[in-house]
Amino acid sequence: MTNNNNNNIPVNEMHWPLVDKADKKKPKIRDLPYCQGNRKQRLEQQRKALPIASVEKRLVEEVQKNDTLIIVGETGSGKTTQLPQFLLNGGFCHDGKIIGITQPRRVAAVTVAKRVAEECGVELGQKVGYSIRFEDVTSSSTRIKYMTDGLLLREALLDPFLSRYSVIIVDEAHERTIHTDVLLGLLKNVQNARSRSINKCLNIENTEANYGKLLKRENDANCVSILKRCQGVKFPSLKLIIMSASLDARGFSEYFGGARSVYIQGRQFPVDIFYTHHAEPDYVDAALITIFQIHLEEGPGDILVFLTGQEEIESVERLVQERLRQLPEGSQKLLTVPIFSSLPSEQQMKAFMPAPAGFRKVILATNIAETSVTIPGIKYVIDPGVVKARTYNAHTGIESLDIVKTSKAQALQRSGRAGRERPGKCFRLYPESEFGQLADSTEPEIKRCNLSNVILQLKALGVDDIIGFDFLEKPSRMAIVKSLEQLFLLGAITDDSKLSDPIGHQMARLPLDPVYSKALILASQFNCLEEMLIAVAMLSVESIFYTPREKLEEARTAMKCFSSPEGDHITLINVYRASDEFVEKIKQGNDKEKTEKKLRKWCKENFINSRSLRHARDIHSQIRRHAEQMGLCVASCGDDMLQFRRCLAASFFLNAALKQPEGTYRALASGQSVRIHPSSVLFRTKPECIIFNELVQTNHCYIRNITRIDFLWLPELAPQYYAVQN
DNA sequence: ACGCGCGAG
Repeated sequence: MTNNNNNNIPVNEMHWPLVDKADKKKPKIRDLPYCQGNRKQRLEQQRKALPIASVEKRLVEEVQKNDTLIIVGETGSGKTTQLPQFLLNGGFCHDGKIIGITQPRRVAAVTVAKRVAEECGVELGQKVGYSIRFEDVTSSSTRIKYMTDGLLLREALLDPFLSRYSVIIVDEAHERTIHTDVLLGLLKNVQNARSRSINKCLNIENTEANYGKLLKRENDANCVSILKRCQGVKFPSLKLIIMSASLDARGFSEYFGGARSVYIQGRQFPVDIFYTHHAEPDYVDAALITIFQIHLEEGPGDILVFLTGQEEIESVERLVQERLRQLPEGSQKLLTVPIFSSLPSEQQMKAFMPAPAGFRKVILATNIAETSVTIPGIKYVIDPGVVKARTYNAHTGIESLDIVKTSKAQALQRSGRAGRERPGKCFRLYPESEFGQLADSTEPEIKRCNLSNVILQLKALGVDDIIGFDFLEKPSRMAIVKSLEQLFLLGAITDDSKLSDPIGHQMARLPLDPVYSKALILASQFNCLEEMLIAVAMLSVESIFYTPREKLEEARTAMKCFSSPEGDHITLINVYRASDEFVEKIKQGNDKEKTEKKLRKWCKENFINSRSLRHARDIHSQIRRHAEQMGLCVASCGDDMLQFRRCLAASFFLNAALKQPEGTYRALASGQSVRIHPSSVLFRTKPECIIFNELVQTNHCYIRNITRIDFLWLPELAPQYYAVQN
């Protein structure tokens, strides 16, 4: 292995650095403030020691001078917790305005808000609060509000000028999630509109009256383009701050018309990077060798290995244990801990527990450990340089998960996981020359997925020309056209590409994939909305059934109790109803917490993923509320499941498939040959005609979540699509 | 006879 410390991707010139990079000293653990006294004093000491603390005044001045500011802040700079407090103290919340900070993940919004509330010495939900789906911990006195980026997008549907906010900070913008990208485009529009409104309208006294008018329009579902109608209304300008951890701020700066960018140093310990001499033909084997090399030759400290998926993690776990048995007894103190998102939470927790005395912990993780969770105690990172990534083919409409090479930025993020608490080492299982050939950053999500949902939301915000919309990076024309076509076939947009009334507006209001929103609207006409609300909630979460490898047969038997000969949709409804009956039965005599605990036990006995079921139950109550507010008729079809299946056919007609003589299926819309996924209850029965909800490409093209229908229902219930073809 | 990286509303 060769050692090379030069692990930085090229640094672009900033307009000026707030703290000169050359002055940057890497602090050691003993440099951290010695903490004494009560918790409040400790917090204050920690705050003052953050790199950002010394530039508070200059940062506030920058925000005053510039409407848009790009802040490049390295890990550990304290930007996420401190900047909002600086701005609050700097007077940015006068007349009740709010500072909003968006995060790509719910857990980050919650934990950061808790921390800041504590630092401010206030109760969470008062001056400092957070808002995420299903949980709004804010009040009329909230001035600093942390939230998910997706939630702010939803908020914009109700308040298109985001009039309650004086400042919006988009954090972790370098991650380029689809929500961040859409939000940036929207914020750019809102900022322009708000500063235009100032120039147009000098009559400041009118503000409150106009705001009242706007609020009245919130409930007006027929309002086609609030943004357009409200032009001329006076709003104070909107300050926009884009925070990114990637060193290249140029893209953001150019997008916002040459916005000023500043740099804040971080606090990260140095990480030595090692590369292999030659390309490794088998990265799993190379990872195994490296694990043992570290274990036998390096000092204490835990190891984090990045792998691509559950199956790979489980096989590496077995291989480590196998090789461990061949070592002399004194060297066997190595503990393997897997972590990936579908692992039940109590097992995920094991990755955070310290290893028993004398043991070294080796964590086998997917890229959940890259950003979503931070595991303490990591000193060594093993990075094979690959990741499982979603790709979307706009021509076929097929999504697949492929193992691809990481980007440079991703490799840097992974190695950084070794330097959180002290200097660390990162072993990249490829030669240094290969690093140079990696893409600088990962392709933004907006270029890798189906855009129907995003387009529906933009249309609801009054953006009619999607192809002409000013995206930070434009998705392909084909991807846009494909999604427009899908929205048209669902009746969400008219043939001149405007949001349809009322269907399109109703669909945009529901926090669901457009096909599922359409299914709810149709279900109210078919008198089976009760059933469809459950089906759609269950389809919106992944992996309801949990099948551990060692208890495969038991899990199969458990699933049979719920299965319906008609297909997976009714099976999912059966699971939901069984859980509901169980909750109703135990609710008396148990408090909420105890009920939850007993439900989790029930899930375990029935091989159901309790986190997924909990999520589905939350979604169900939310969309039920929406449906009622929209005036949809929430009725049940009772035992008449024929009615429900007809409604499925009417909703998911674009995903119909017919059996072929060989036993495979032909998807009617694309003509593609597909197979029923073995996890479907219809895997053996193979009915003549089916509808499905998911098409996944692995070794074959598999369809999942399937229900049997009658072929003749298609021209009857979806004549707009099938009458012409047949 | 399969196996799904991570997120969000």
